[in-house]
Amino acid sequence: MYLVVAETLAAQIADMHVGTRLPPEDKLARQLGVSRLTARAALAELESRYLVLRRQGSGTFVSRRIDYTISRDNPPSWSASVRNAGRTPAIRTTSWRLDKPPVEVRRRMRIDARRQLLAVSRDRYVDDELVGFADSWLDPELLPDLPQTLDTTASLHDVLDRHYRLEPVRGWFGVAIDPAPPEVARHLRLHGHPPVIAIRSRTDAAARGHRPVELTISWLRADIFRVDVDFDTNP
Amino acid sequence: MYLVVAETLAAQIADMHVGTRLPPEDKLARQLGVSRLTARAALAELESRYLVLRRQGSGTFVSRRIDYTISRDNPPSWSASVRNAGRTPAIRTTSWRLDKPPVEVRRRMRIDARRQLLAVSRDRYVDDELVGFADSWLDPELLPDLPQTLDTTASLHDVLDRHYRLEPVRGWFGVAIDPAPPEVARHLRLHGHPPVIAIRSRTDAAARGHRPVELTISWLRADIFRVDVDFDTNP
DNA sequence: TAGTGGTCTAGACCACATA
DNA sequence: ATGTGGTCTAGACCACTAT
Repeated sequence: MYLVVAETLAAQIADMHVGTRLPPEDKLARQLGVSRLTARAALAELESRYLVLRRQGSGTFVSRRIDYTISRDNPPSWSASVRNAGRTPAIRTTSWRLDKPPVEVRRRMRIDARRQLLAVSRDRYVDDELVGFADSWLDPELLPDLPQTLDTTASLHDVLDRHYRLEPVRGWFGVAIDPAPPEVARHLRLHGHPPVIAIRSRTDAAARGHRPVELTISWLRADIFRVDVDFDTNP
Repeated sequence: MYLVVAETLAAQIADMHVGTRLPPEDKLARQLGVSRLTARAALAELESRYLVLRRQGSGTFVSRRIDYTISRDNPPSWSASVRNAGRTPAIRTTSWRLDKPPVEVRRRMRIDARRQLLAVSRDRYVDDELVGFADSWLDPELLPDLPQTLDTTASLHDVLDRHYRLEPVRGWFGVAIDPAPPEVARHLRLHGHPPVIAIRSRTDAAARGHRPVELTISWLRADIFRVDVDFDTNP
Protein backbone atom coordinates (compact mmCIF):
# COMPACT_ATOMS: atom_id res chain seq x y z
CA MET A 1 0.00 0.00 0.00
CA TYR A 2 2.80 2.45 0.88
CA LEU A 3 4.44 1.48 -2.39
CA VAL A 4 1.30 2.48 -4.29
CA VAL A 5 1.27 5.78 -2.43
CA ALA A 6 4.97 6.23 -3.20
CA GLU A 7 4.40 5.60 -6.92
CA THR A 8 1.59 8.14 -7.00
CA LEU A 9 3.71 10.75 -5.29
CA ALA A 10 6.74 9.91 -7.44
CA ALA A 11 4.73 10.59 -10.58
CA GLN A 12 3.57 13.95 -9.23
CA ILE A 13 7.03 14.87 -8.03
CA ALA A 14 8.54 14.20 -11.46
CA ASP A 15 6.99 17.43 -12.77
CA MET A 16 7.82 19.57 -9.76
CA HIS A 17 10.76 21.89 -9.25
CA VAL A 18 13.59 21.09 -6.89
CA GLY A 19 12.90 22.62 -3.50
CA THR A 20 9.11 22.45 -3.72
CA ARG A 21 7.62 21.58 -0.38
CA LEU A 22 5.36 18.54 -0.02
CA PRO A 23 2.36 18.45 2.30
CA PRO A 24 3.13 17.41 5.88
CA GLU A 25 2.80 13.77 6.84
CA ASP A 26 -0.46 14.07 8.74
CA LYS A 27 -2.17 15.95 5.92
CA LEU A 28 -0.90 13.45 3.38
CA ALA A 29 -2.16 10.58 5.53
CA ARG A 30 -5.64 12.13 5.86
CA GLN A 31 -5.83 12.92 2.14
CA LEU A 32 -4.93 9.36 1.17
CA GLY A 33 -6.94 7.68 3.90
CA VAL A 34 -3.97 5.88 5.43
CA SER A 35 -2.27 6.04 8.79
CA ARG A 36 0.55 8.47 9.30
CA LEU A 37 3.08 5.63 9.53
CA THR A 38 2.04 4.39 6.09
CA ALA A 39 2.44 7.86 4.65
CA ARG A 40 5.84 7.99 6.32
CA ALA A 41 6.82 4.67 4.76
CA ALA A 42 5.94 6.06 1.33
CA LEU A 43 8.01 9.18 1.94
CA ALA A 44 10.90 7.04 3.17
CA GLU A 45 10.70 5.10 -0.09
CA LEU A 46 10.93 8.35 -2.05
CA GLU A 47 13.84 9.43 0.10
CA SER A 48 15.66 6.18 -0.66
CA ARG A 49 15.23 6.97 -4.34
CA TYR A 50 16.70 10.44 -3.78
CA LEU A 51 13.47 12.09 -4.93
CA VAL A 52 12.87 14.01 -1.71
CA LEU A 53 14.87 15.39 1.19
CA ARG A 54 13.34 15.46 4.64
CA ARG A 55 14.29 17.90 7.38
CA GLN A 56 12.97 17.58 10.88
CA GLY A 57 11.02 20.63 11.92
CA SER A 58 11.04 21.98 8.41
CA GLY A 59 9.37 19.69 5.90
CA THR A 60 9.75 17.36 2.94
CA PHE A 61 11.20 18.87 -0.23
CA VAL A 62 11.51 17.75 -3.82
CA SER A 63 15.10 16.90 -4.65
CA ARG A 64 17.34 15.58 -7.46
CA ARG A 65 20.84 14.24 -7.17
CA ILE A 66 23.53 16.33 -8.81
CA ASP A 67 25.65 14.54 -11.41
CA TYR A 68 29.36 14.77 -10.70
CA THR A 69 31.43 13.04 -13.38
CA ILE A 70 35.00 11.98 -12.77
CA SER A 71 36.79 11.41 -16.06
CA ARG A 72 40.21 11.70 -17.59
CA ASP A 73 39.61 14.77 -19.71
CA ASN A 74 37.21 16.96 -17.81
CA PRO A 75 38.83 18.98 -15.07
CA PRO A 76 37.63 17.84 -11.68
CA SER A 77 35.36 20.80 -11.27
CA TRP A 78 32.87 20.32 -8.52
CA SER A 79 31.51 23.85 -8.81
CA ALA A 80 30.83 23.47 -12.52
CA SER A 81 28.90 20.25 -11.87
CA VAL A 82 26.72 21.97 -9.33
CA ARG A 83 26.09 24.97 -11.56
CA ASN A 84 25.37 22.61 -14.42
CA ALA A 85 22.51 21.19 -12.37
CA GLY A 86 21.07 24.68 -11.96
CA ARG A 87 22.15 24.95 -8.34
CA THR A 88 24.41 27.40 -6.54
CA PRO A 89 27.77 26.11 -5.29
CA ALA A 90 29.89 27.73 -2.61
CA ILE A 91 33.19 26.76 -1.06
CA ARG A 92 34.46 28.09 2.24
CA THR A 93 37.96 27.59 3.52
CA THR A 94 37.74 26.73 7.18
CA SER A 95 41.37 26.19 8.10
CA TRP A 96 44.98 26.57 6.96
CA ARG A 97 48.19 25.24 8.34
CA LEU A 98 51.67 24.07 7.44
CA ASP A 99 52.10 20.55 8.76
CA LYS A 100 53.71 17.18 8.29
CA PRO A 101 51.29 14.94 6.43
CA PRO A 102 50.42 11.39 7.50
CA VAL A 103 52.27 8.49 5.87
CA GLU A 104 49.68 7.64 3.24
CA VAL A 105 49.74 11.22 2.01
CA ARG A 106 53.54 11.23 1.95
CA ARG A 107 53.58 8.07 -0.08
CA ARG A 108 51.02 9.26 -2.59
CA MET A 109 52.69 12.64 -2.93
CA ARG A 110 56.14 11.00 -3.18
CA ILE A 111 57.81 13.25 -0.64
CA ASP A 112 60.16 12.41 2.20
CA ALA A 113 59.39 12.47 5.90
CA ARG A 114 60.94 15.89 6.55
CA ARG A 115 58.78 17.88 4.12
CA GLN A 116 55.87 19.94 5.32
CA LEU A 117 52.77 20.53 3.23
CA LEU A 118 50.00 23.08 3.30
CA ALA A 119 46.88 21.53 4.83
CA VAL A 120 43.67 23.22 3.71
CA SER A 121 40.14 22.33 4.82
CA ARG A 122 37.19 23.49 2.80
CA ASP A 123 33.44 23.11 3.24
CA ARG A 124 31.20 22.72 0.23
CA TYR A 125 27.72 24.17 0.04
CA VAL A 126 24.86 23.82 -2.42
CA ASP A 127 22.19 26.49 -2.14
CA ASP A 128 23.64 27.41 1.26
CA GLU A 129 23.37 23.88 2.59
CA LEU A 130 26.48 22.04 3.75
CA VAL A 131 26.79 18.95 1.52
CA GLY A 132 30.43 17.99 1.82
CA PHE A 133 33.95 18.96 2.76
CA ALA A 134 37.49 18.34 1.64
CA ASP A 135 40.93 18.19 3.20
CA SER A 136 43.77 19.01 0.84
CA TRP A 137 47.54 18.71 1.13
CA LEU A 138 49.41 21.05 -1.18
CA ASP A 139 53.08 21.32 -2.10
CA PRO A 140 54.16 24.85 -1.10
CA GLU A 141 57.25 24.72 -3.33
CA LEU A 142 55.07 24.61 -6.42
CA LEU A 143 52.61 27.13 -5.04
CA PRO A 144 54.37 30.23 -3.66
CA ASP A 145 52.07 32.72 -1.93
CA LEU A 146 49.11 30.39 -2.14
CA PRO A 147 47.22 31.86 0.84
CA GLN A 148 46.98 35.12 -1.04
CA THR A 149 45.86 33.65 -4.34
CA LEU A 150 43.26 31.13 -3.26
CA ASP A 151 40.13 33.07 -2.50
CA THR A 152 37.39 31.34 -0.62
CA THR A 153 35.18 30.38 -3.54
CA ALA A 154 37.67 29.56 -6.30
CA SER A 155 38.14 26.04 -7.58
CA LEU A 156 41.56 24.70 -6.73
CA HIS A 157 41.97 23.40 -10.25
CA ASP A 158 41.41 26.86 -11.73
CA VAL A 159 44.02 28.42 -9.46
CA LEU A 160 46.62 25.80 -10.38
CA ASP A 161 45.78 26.22 -14.03
CA ARG A 162 45.39 29.95 -14.51
CA HIS A 163 47.50 31.49 -11.77
CA TYR A 164 50.39 29.04 -11.51
CA ARG A 165 50.29 27.66 -15.07
CA LEU A 166 51.04 24.17 -13.80
CA GLU A 167 48.84 22.38 -16.38
CA PRO A 168 47.16 20.34 -13.67
CA VAL A 169 46.10 16.81 -14.59
CA ARG A 170 44.55 14.07 -12.52
CA GLY A 171 47.33 11.78 -11.35
CA TRP A 172 45.42 9.27 -9.27
CA PHE A 173 42.01 8.92 -7.77
CA GLY A 174 39.95 6.59 -5.66
CA VAL A 175 36.22 6.49 -5.08
CA ALA A 176 34.09 4.46 -2.69
CA ILE A 177 30.76 4.79 -0.95
CA ASP A 178 30.55 3.99 2.75
CA PRO A 179 28.42 4.62 5.81
CA ALA A 180 29.54 8.00 7.17
CA PRO A 181 32.32 7.60 9.75
CA PRO A 182 31.43 9.36 13.03
CA GLU A 183 33.60 12.44 12.46
CA VAL A 184 32.25 12.88 8.94
CA ALA A 185 28.65 12.54 10.11
CA ARG A 186 29.36 15.12 12.83
CA HIS A 187 30.98 17.56 10.45
CA LEU A 188 28.07 17.32 8.01
CA ARG A 189 25.51 17.30 10.80
CA LEU A 190 24.02 14.01 9.70
CA HIS A 191 22.28 11.63 12.05
CA GLY A 192 23.18 7.97 12.11
CA HIS A 193 25.53 6.71 9.42
CA PRO A 194 24.01 7.63 6.07
CA PRO A 195 26.07 6.76 2.99
CA VAL A 196 28.70 9.25 1.91
CA ILE A 197 31.06 9.21 -1.04
CA ALA A 198 34.77 9.38 -0.34
CA ILE A 199 36.89 10.74 -3.19
CA ARG A 200 40.66 10.69 -2.91
CA SER A 201 42.51 12.35 -5.75
CA ARG A 202 45.95 13.58 -6.62
CA THR A 203 46.73 16.33 -9.10
CA ASP A 204 50.04 16.36 -10.92
CA ALA A 205 51.73 19.27 -12.71
CA ALA A 206 52.21 18.37 -16.36
CA ALA A 207 54.25 21.58 -16.68
CA ARG A 208 56.69 20.29 -14.04
CA GLY A 209 57.32 16.76 -15.22
CA HIS A 210 54.13 15.46 -13.64
CA ARG A 211 55.30 16.25 -10.16
CA PRO A 212 52.46 15.83 -7.61
CA VAL A 213 50.90 19.16 -6.59
CA GLU A 214 48.13 18.28 -4.25
CA LEU A 215 46.21 15.43 -2.65
CA THR A 216 42.60 15.87 -1.64
CA ILE A 217 40.25 13.69 0.37
CA SER A 218 36.70 14.86 -0.03
CA TRP A 219 33.43 13.64 1.41
CA LEU A 220 30.11 14.19 -0.31
CA ARG A 221 26.60 13.30 0.77
CA ALA A 222 25.46 10.37 -1.37
CA ASP A 223 21.86 11.58 -1.31
CA ILE A 224 22.89 14.88 -2.90
CA PHE A 225 25.45 13.71 -5.46
CA ARG A 226 25.51 11.03 -8.09
CA VAL A 227 29.19 10.40 -8.65
CA ASP A 228 29.79 8.89 -12.04
CA VAL A 229 33.23 7.57 -12.89
CA ASP A 230 33.79 7.46 -16.64
CA PHE A 231 37.31 6.59 -17.54
CA ASP A 232 39.17 5.84 -20.74
CA THR A 233 42.33 3.90 -20.11
CA ASN A 234 43.97 4.60 -23.46
CA PRO A 235 43.56 8.23 -24.48
CA MET B 1 16.78 4.71 22.05
CA TYR B 2 16.89 2.53 18.92
CA LEU B 3 20.32 4.01 18.21
CA VAL B 4 21.55 2.82 21.60
CA VAL B 5 20.17 -0.62 20.85
CA ALA B 6 21.81 -0.54 17.42
CA GLU B 7 25.19 0.38 18.93
CA THR B 8 24.93 -2.47 21.42
CA LEU B 9 24.11 -4.94 18.69
CA ALA B 10 26.77 -3.53 16.36
CA ALA B 11 29.42 -4.13 19.00
CA GLN B 12 28.27 -7.73 19.47
CA ILE B 13 28.03 -8.34 15.75
CA ALA B 14 31.60 -7.16 15.19
CA ASP B 15 32.90 -10.40 16.67
CA MET B 16 30.46 -12.72 14.95
CA HIS B 17 30.92 -14.70 11.77
CA VAL B 18 29.19 -13.80 8.53
CA GLY B 19 25.95 -15.70 8.24
CA THR B 20 25.27 -15.99 11.96
CA ARG B 21 21.59 -15.63 12.68
CA LEU B 22 20.35 -12.93 15.06
CA PRO B 23 17.41 -13.44 17.42
CA PRO B 24 14.01 -12.67 15.90
CA GLU B 25 12.56 -9.22 16.34
CA ASP B 26 10.00 -10.10 18.99
CA LYS B 27 12.56 -11.92 21.15
CA LEU B 28 14.99 -9.03 20.77
CA ALA B 29 12.27 -6.57 21.74
CA ARG B 30 11.34 -8.55 24.87
CA GLN B 31 14.97 -9.00 25.90
CA LEU B 32 15.68 -5.30 25.59
CA GLY B 33 12.38 -4.13 27.04
CA VAL B 34 11.35 -2.14 23.98
CA SER B 35 8.53 -2.44 21.50
CA ARG B 36 9.00 -4.53 18.41
CA LEU B 37 9.02 -1.41 16.20
CA THR B 38 11.93 0.01 18.17
CA ALA B 39 13.85 -3.23 17.79
CA ARG B 40 13.04 -3.09 14.08
CA ALA B 41 14.38 0.46 13.85
CA ALA B 42 17.65 -0.68 15.40
CA LEU B 43 17.92 -3.57 12.95
CA ALA B 44 17.14 -1.21 10.07
CA GLU B 45 19.99 0.98 11.23
CA LEU B 46 22.35 -2.00 11.18
CA GLU B 47 21.07 -2.92 7.73
CA SER B 48 21.83 0.59 6.47
CA ARG B 49 25.38 0.11 7.69
CA TYR B 50 25.60 -3.20 5.81
CA LEU B 51 26.17 -5.10 9.05
CA VAL B 52 23.16 -7.37 8.67
CA LEU B 53 20.99 -8.77 5.91
CA ARG B 54 17.31 -9.35 6.51
CA ARG B 55 15.20 -11.90 4.69
CA GLN B 56 11.49 -12.11 5.15
CA GLY B 57 10.41 -15.48 6.45
CA SER B 58 13.97 -16.46 7.18
CA GLY B 59 15.71 -14.17 9.63
CA THR B 60 18.36 -11.51 10.21
CA PHE B 61 21.94 -12.53 9.44
CA VAL B 62 25.35 -11.03 10.13
CA SER B 63 26.85 -9.66 6.94
CA ARG B 64 29.92 -7.85 5.59
CA ARG B 65 30.28 -6.13 2.26
CA ILE B 66 32.73 -7.72 -0.15
CA ASP B 67 35.48 -5.43 -1.42
CA TYR B 68 35.67 -5.29 -5.20
CA THR B 69 38.52 -3.09 -6.40
CA ILE B 70 38.61 -1.67 -9.89
CA SER B 71 42.12 -0.58 -10.78
CA ARG B 72 44.39 -0.33 -13.77
CA ASP B 73 46.70 -3.19 -13.01
CA ASN B 74 44.60 -5.83 -11.33
CA PRO B 75 42.56 -7.88 -13.72
CA PRO B 76 38.88 -7.23 -13.24
CA SER B 77 38.32 -10.49 -11.43
CA TRP B 78 35.05 -10.56 -9.64
CA SER B 79 35.45 -14.19 -8.58
CA ALA B 80 38.83 -13.53 -7.00
CA SER B 81 37.39 -10.65 -4.99
CA VAL B 82 34.64 -12.86 -3.65
CA ARG B 83 37.01 -15.67 -2.78
CA ASN B 84 39.34 -13.15 -1.18
CA ALA B 85 36.53 -12.28 1.22
CA GLY B 86 36.24 -15.95 2.18
CA ARG B 87 33.01 -16.43 0.26
CA THR B 88 32.09 -18.74 -2.59
CA PRO B 89 31.48 -17.20 -6.02
CA ALA B 90 29.56 -18.81 -8.85
CA ILE B 91 28.68 -17.61 -12.33
CA ARG B 92 25.94 -19.09 -14.46
CA THR B 93 25.44 -18.30 -18.10
CA THR B 94 21.73 -17.83 -18.69
CA SER B 95 21.60 -16.94 -22.38
CA TRP B 96 23.55 -16.79 -25.61
CA ARG B 97 22.76 -15.21 -28.92
CA LEU B 98 24.29 -13.57 -31.97
CA ASP B 99 22.70 -10.16 -32.35
CA LYS B 100 23.12 -6.60 -33.51
CA PRO B 101 24.09 -4.51 -30.50
CA PRO B 102 22.43 -1.20 -29.57
CA VAL B 103 24.07 2.05 -30.70
CA GLU B 104 25.93 2.83 -27.47
CA VAL B 105 27.57 -0.60 -27.59
CA ARG B 106 28.49 -0.13 -31.26
CA ARG B 107 30.06 3.20 -30.49
CA ARG B 108 32.05 1.95 -27.53
CA MET B 109 33.18 -1.16 -29.41
CA ARG B 110 34.00 0.89 -32.50
CA ILE B 111 32.20 -1.39 -34.95
CA ASP B 112 29.90 -0.53 -37.81
CA ALA B 113 26.16 -1.04 -37.99
CA ARG B 114 26.31 -4.30 -39.96
CA ARG B 115 28.39 -6.29 -37.47
CA GLN B 116 26.79 -8.77 -35.14
CA LEU B 117 28.19 -9.55 -31.71
CA LEU B 118 27.79 -12.38 -29.28
CA ALA B 119 25.44 -11.37 -26.47
CA VAL B 120 25.99 -13.32 -23.26
CA SER B 121 24.03 -12.96 -20.02
CA ARG B 122 25.46 -14.26 -16.80
CA ASP B 123 24.15 -14.38 -13.25
CA ARG B 124 26.50 -13.97 -10.33
CA TYR B 125 26.08 -15.81 -7.05
CA VAL B 126 27.77 -15.56 -3.67
CA ASP B 127 27.21 -18.56 -1.41
CA ASP B 128 24.36 -19.62 -3.71
CA GLU B 129 22.59 -16.27 -3.43
CA LEU B 130 21.96 -14.20 -6.54
CA VAL B 131 23.79 -10.91 -6.02
CA GLY B 132 24.23 -9.53 -9.53
CA PHE B 133 24.22 -10.17 -13.23
CA ALA B 134 26.03 -9.03 -16.34
CA ASP B 135 25.27 -8.61 -20.02
CA SER B 136 28.30 -8.86 -22.26
CA TRP B 137 28.81 -8.16 -25.95
CA LEU B 138 31.76 -10.04 -27.45
CA ASP B 139 33.51 -9.78 -30.80
CA PRO B 140 33.21 -13.25 -32.42
CA GLU B 141 36.05 -12.53 -34.86
CA LEU B 142 38.52 -12.41 -32.00
CA LEU B 143 36.93 -15.31 -30.19
CA PRO B 144 36.36 -18.29 -32.49
CA ASP B 145 34.47 -21.18 -30.92
CA LEU B 146 33.74 -19.20 -27.77
CA PRO B 147 30.59 -21.13 -26.80
CA GLN B 148 32.74 -24.23 -26.42
CA THR B 149 35.50 -22.61 -24.41
CA LEU B 150 33.58 -20.55 -21.91
CA ASP B 151 32.38 -22.88 -19.24
CA THR B 152 29.73 -21.69 -16.90
CA THR B 153 31.92 -20.72 -13.99
CA ALA B 154 35.06 -19.33 -15.65
CA SER B 155 35.98 -15.69 -15.45
CA LEU B 156 35.76 -14.05 -18.85
CA HIS B 157 39.10 -12.37 -18.27
CA ASP B 158 40.83 -15.71 -17.72
CA VAL B 159 39.41 -17.17 -20.92
CA LEU B 160 40.58 -14.18 -22.97
CA ASP B 161 43.97 -14.35 -21.32
CA ARG B 162 44.77 -18.04 -21.18
CA HIS B 163 42.81 -19.57 -24.01
CA TYR B 164 42.91 -16.83 -26.64
CA ARG B 165 46.16 -15.15 -25.57
CA LEU B 166 44.70 -11.73 -26.27
CA GLU B 167 46.46 -9.96 -23.38
CA PRO B 168 43.21 -8.42 -22.20
CA VAL B 169 43.45 -4.94 -20.64
CA ARG B 170 40.78 -2.64 -19.36
CA GLY B 171 40.00 -0.14 -22.11
CA TRP B 172 37.26 1.91 -20.56
CA PHE B 173 34.99 1.72 -17.57
CA GLY B 174 32.22 3.58 -15.86
CA VAL B 175 30.79 3.18 -12.38
CA ALA B 176 27.76 4.71 -10.69
CA ILE B 177 25.37 3.81 -7.92
CA ASP B 178 21.66 4.25 -8.53
CA PRO B 179 18.29 3.07 -7.27
CA ALA B 180 17.64 -0.26 -9.01
CA PRO B 181 15.74 0.21 -12.27
CA PRO B 182 12.58 -1.94 -12.35
CA GLU B 183 14.00 -4.67 -14.62
CA VAL B 184 17.14 -4.95 -12.50
CA ALA B 185 15.15 -5.15 -9.28
CA ARG B 186 12.99 -7.86 -10.85
CA HIS B 187 15.96 -9.88 -12.07
CA LEU B 188 17.63 -9.75 -8.66
CA ARG B 189 14.31 -10.29 -6.86
CA LEU B 190 14.67 -7.11 -4.85
CA HIS B 191 11.71 -5.21 -3.50
CA GLY B 192 11.44 -1.48 -4.03
CA HIS B 193 14.39 0.32 -5.54
CA PRO B 194 17.40 -0.45 -3.35
CA PRO B 195 20.74 0.95 -4.52
CA VAL B 196 22.67 -1.10 -7.05
CA ILE B 197 26.06 -0.51 -8.63
CA ALA B 198 26.25 -0.29 -12.40
CA ILE B 199 29.64 -1.11 -13.89
CA ARG B 200 30.21 -0.64 -17.59
CA SER B 201 33.56 -1.81 -18.86
CA ARG B 202 35.33 -2.53 -22.10
CA THR B 203 38.22 -4.94 -22.51
CA ASP B 204 40.75 -4.40 -25.29
CA ALA B 205 43.20 -6.90 -26.75
CA ALA B 206 46.73 -5.61 -26.26
CA ALA B 207 47.89 -8.50 -28.46
CA ARG B 208 45.73 -7.20 -31.34
CA GLY B 209 46.60 -3.51 -31.32
CA HIS B 210 44.18 -2.76 -28.49
CA ARG B 211 41.19 -3.75 -30.53
CA PRO B 212 38.03 -3.91 -28.35
CA VAL B 213 37.10 -7.47 -27.42
CA GLU B 214 34.09 -7.15 -25.20
CA LEU B 215 31.79 -4.71 -23.47
CA THR B 216 30.04 -5.67 -20.25
CA ILE B 217 27.32 -3.97 -18.26
CA SER B 218 27.03 -5.51 -14.84
CA TRP B 219 24.77 -4.82 -11.91
CA LEU B 220 25.74 -5.61 -8.35
CA ARG B 221 23.79 -5.27 -5.12
CA ALA B 222 25.24 -2.29 -3.24
CA ASP B 223 24.52 -3.93 0.11
CA ILE B 224 26.70 -6.92 -0.82
CA PHE B 225 29.60 -5.21 -2.57
CA ARG B 226 31.83 -2.30 -1.74
CA VAL B 227 33.13 -1.19 -5.09
CA ASP B 228 36.37 0.69 -4.72
CA VAL B 229 37.79 2.49 -7.72
CA ASP B 230 41.53 3.03 -7.36
CA PHE B 231 43.09 4.37 -10.49
CA ASP B 232 46.49 5.64 -11.48
CA THR B 233 46.34 7.91 -14.49
CA ASN B 234 50.03 7.69 -15.39
CA PRO B 235 51.30 4.14 -15.28
C1' DT C 1 4.51 29.50 19.63
C1' DA C 2 3.19 26.83 15.97
C1' DG C 3 4.14 23.25 12.76
C1' DT C 4 7.21 19.89 11.04
C1' DG C 5 9.44 15.31 10.98
C1' DG C 6 11.31 11.64 14.52
C1' DT C 7 10.34 8.16 17.90
C1' DC C 8 7.73 5.01 20.62
C1' DT C 9 3.83 2.07 22.23
C1' DA C 10 0.62 -2.29 21.88
C1' DG C 11 -1.61 -4.98 19.06
C1' DA C 12 -2.98 -7.18 14.70
C1' DC C 13 -2.63 -9.42 10.36
C1' DC C 14 0.00 -10.71 6.16
C1' DA C 15 3.84 -12.62 3.00
C1' DC C 16 7.28 -15.61 2.75
C1' DA C 17 10.68 -19.41 3.77
C1' DT C 18 11.63 -23.62 5.83
C1' DA C 19 10.90 -28.00 7.65
C1' DA D 1 2.45 -25.88 10.31
C1' DT D 2 5.57 -22.82 12.28
C1' DG D 3 8.36 -18.97 12.65
C1' DT D 4 10.30 -15.16 10.42
C1' DG D 5 10.31 -10.35 8.75
C1' DG D 6 6.89 -6.84 6.46
C1' DT D 7 2.94 -3.89 6.89
C1' DC D 8 -0.68 -1.39 9.04
C1' DT D 9 -3.54 0.89 12.71
C1' DA D 10 -4.48 4.78 16.31
C1' DG D 11 -2.61 7.46 19.42
C1' DA D 12 0.99 9.88 22.05
C1' DC D 13 5.00 12.60 22.99
C1' DC D 14 9.46 14.58 21.60
C1' DA D 15 13.14 17.29 18.83
C1' DC D 16 13.84 20.58 15.82
C1' DT D 17 12.98 24.79 12.73
C1' DA D 18 10.85 28.66 11.57
C1' DT D 19 8.07 32.69 12.62
